Amino acid sequence: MKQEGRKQEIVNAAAILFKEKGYSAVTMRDLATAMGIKAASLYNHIQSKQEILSTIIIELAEEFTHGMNQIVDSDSSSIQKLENIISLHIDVTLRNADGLASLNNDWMHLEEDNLLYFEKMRQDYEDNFRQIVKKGVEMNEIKSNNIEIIVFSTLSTLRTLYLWYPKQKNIDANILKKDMIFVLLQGVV
Amino acid sequence: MKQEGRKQEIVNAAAILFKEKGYSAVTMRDLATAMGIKAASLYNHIQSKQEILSTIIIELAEEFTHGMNQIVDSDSSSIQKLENIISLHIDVTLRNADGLASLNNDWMHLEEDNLLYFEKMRQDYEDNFRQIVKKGVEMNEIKSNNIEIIVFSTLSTLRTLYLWYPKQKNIDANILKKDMIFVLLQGVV
DNA sequence: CAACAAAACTAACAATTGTTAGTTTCATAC
DNA sequence: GTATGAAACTAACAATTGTTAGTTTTGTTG
Repeated sequence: MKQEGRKQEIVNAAAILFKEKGYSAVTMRDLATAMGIKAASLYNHIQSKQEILSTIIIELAEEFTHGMNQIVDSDSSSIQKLENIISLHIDVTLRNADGLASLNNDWMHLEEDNLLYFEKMRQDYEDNFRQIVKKGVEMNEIKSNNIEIIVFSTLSTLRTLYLWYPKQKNIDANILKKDMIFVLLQGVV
Repeated sequence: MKQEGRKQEIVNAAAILFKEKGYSAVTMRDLATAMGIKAASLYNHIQSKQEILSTIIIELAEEFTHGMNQIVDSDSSSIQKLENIISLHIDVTLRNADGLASLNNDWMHLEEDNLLYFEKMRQDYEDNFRQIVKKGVEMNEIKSNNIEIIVFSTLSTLRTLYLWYPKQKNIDANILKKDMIFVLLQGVV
């Protein structure tokens, strides 16, 4: 709790600011002010502004990747897998809604290595998603004319959860999951 | 065609750059390079960087507001109105996908007056949307447990169209409308 | 060709950016 | 009470930012 404490505090504060104005518009002085210290003092805990961004994004992306891999490897039905994906998104969103803003809007400001790493994870994630839907259609679990639109509209909604969820007060995670599954899969099943 | 020609070219080029890196990360020198001129030369045609952003966003927001007002004032059924909203989003997206990136991601960088104006338009738009769904539920046209989730998930998908549509090749607007209406309303009706 | 306006240019500005170097503060351990 | 390490500070840097002023180029019109 104290080990990585100060760095994590900075990263958390940064995530909030990045969510409000975006990575590029937030200065190290803004961040320092939010932390109640001077800009130079931040560098006792972090290496660079870029490191803050990559810490936020890569950690989250790996969380999604790991969750998706578990779902893919399971032998659930396609519908069950889609439900688990929805559940995964809700879990991650409730745990770190601020960070998801950076993942969604500021990933392009990652530098070379992390950018490539992130883009690969995102591509794989989408491919896995698409494969699950495709399999579901083949197995007659999912009825659909247009797989691409299903994938796109579902992912759009899940990715935007981070904006919507904080505006709902005291919403229970399990009720939210049930409702989201109902709305997103009703037109599909 | 020539009057506002050069300014519109700049605005269009800016919209593409803003889409790629966001408003704050695009410099006037970036924009000038994209136009094949020097940064200072831009100011023969525009007043400020901020003016470019507000031109892009306010124009689009008014387009949505106008379209929504027409739909609200019509005496169509609730379902018909939802279909018209979907159609509106697709029309605007096909016409100006680049600008929609700024509207979605950089509206918070508008300054005071335009910011308030934009926020009001967005709020009204959402309220109108919500009212239409609510009315549909009351009239038993729409079956739903959770109006908020319907509004949120539908709007999320429509707002993200600008990212998805350019990746589909040669997609016909009318086919897209039909498919989107099918996917978005199937679970609702 | 002369005149004129549109649109480009060069040069520079004041402010802000991320970051570094070197120093001071302060609590804890010996 | 002195030593240690973490974490703050002051001061400054080189680069980049949006923008302005003043000048030159370009193309069209009489």
